[in-house]
Amino acid sequence: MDYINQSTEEIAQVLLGKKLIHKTPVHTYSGYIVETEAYVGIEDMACHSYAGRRTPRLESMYKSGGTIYIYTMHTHHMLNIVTKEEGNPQAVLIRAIEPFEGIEEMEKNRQANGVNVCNGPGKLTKAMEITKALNGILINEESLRIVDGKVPSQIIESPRIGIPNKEEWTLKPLRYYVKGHPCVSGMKKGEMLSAADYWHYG
DNA sequence: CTTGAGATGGCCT
DNA sequence: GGCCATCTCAAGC
Repeated sequence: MDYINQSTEEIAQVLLGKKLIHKTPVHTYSGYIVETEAYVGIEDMACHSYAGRRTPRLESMYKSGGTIYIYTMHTHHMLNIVTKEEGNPQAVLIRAIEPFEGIEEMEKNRQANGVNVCNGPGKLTKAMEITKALNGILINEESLRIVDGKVPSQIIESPRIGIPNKEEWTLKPLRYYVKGHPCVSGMKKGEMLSAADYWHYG
């Protein structure tokens, strides 16, 4: 997986269907990525690094593509993968996964069942016990990995979630998700498809 | 099932 | 002191 020589928008789409794995000393958690958002750097008014802003919290974003960037928001941890070369602060936010391994433990961590376990950025990090301890290290180097998984039948683009008052950036279609997948945040019942229809080859 | 308001805490100015 | 890349729950349809 190349996190440098593709645009952040391309990487956000390629990540859909990939398998996210987190191993703790006690448990192994994994799931397939079903929803992402691209944050494209210093021109992007919704991006933390907009206008070249650089603070200790953002330092990971300025590292090389493939670095893990985690920050907290209202007590929730947000998982991002940095893209592009060092010094070019762009990233992809992982917003939702389809749980695969460690499902019982995830349900216990979240005190929820079914699609409600991982259908939001703060939910999946809590379910998988992902914390800021991973901030700044490279993906696939330690306990957090991303490997090949499934292939979406169809990818839908939409505006990003929770980005008001950012002029044209509010409506830019930089959010991507697997069409009809029930684990996508805010998915309505009427838009859901069956597994054979949202993953290629079932 | 869908919608909206309120609760959160860390980070920046 | 203000600003959020959110979540949950209660009320309405």
